[in-house]
Amino acid sequence: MSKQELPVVDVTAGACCAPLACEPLNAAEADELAPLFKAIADPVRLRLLSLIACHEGGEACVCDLTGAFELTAPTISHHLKVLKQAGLIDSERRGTWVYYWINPAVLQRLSAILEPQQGAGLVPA
Amino acid sequence: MSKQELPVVDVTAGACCAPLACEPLNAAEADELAPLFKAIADPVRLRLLSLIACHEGGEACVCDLTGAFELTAPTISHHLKVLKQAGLIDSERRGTWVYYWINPAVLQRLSAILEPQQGAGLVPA
DNA sequence: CTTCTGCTTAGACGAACTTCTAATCAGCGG
DNA sequence: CCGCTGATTAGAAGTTCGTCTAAGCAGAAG
Repeated sequence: MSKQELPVVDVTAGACCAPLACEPLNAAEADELAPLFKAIADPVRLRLLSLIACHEGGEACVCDLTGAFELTAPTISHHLKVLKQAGLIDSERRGTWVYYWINPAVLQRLSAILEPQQGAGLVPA
Repeated sequence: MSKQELPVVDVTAGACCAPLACEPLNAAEADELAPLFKAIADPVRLRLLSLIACHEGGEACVCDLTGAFELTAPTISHHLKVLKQAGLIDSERRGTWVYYWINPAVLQRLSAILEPQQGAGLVPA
């Protein structure tokens, strides 16, 4: 990836602390979180995420994924790029094939934000 | 709301069961879930959700919300409509003002889907 | 080196989204 | 009834998004 055009999201930023006990989200936090949710807010990307997560070994080759959709390879590649730039997945080339795997920490963070549980999420309790 | 134009999401559908132990999401499930995530995948709507959830009494008047943004009232109204049609919030008019409150069940469902925990989410464990 | 396969990048196009202004509806008070 | 305030609807403008085709890069094999 020689040319970096899409914004790079710092996945680790703010990932440590349980977000917003119940001070409402400020604009900066919302601006940081929204792109993460946007990345999973697509049927194809949701399924890709699921396919990768559920694949044996916890990782999947692109060739394992394209067959599940009636979409062209470039389109799948595009969606994988979106997920990767959001920090939700990571990838590595091994010889001929490129493998993708989930970054559970980011998913966990998003999950915790939506959890209606004391001190841990968007909703009081 | 005399004219119903935007699609109505059946919030209760599939809300009972822990989603997809680890059979990957099928297309129909993904098509149903993606609009919910899309509804929260916006900085303004994330903050609206948070503001409503954290407001005393668990509900907020529109007039409590508009002040937090540098956006016009119709824009806020639009975002509230999106959240409402996704089933994330509900509302009621009481005299002059309209009050909004969170539907925690839907948020909980989304949270559970992202949870990397056995048998409950997108990610194995 | 050449060719083949796997995957990504580049660019284009139509659909969807966010925001605005202007207009409308709903309730309250003179 | 009339005007005022709170909130929504309608329609338009600009931007972003999802998908495609065509082209390019990376590794393996002849």
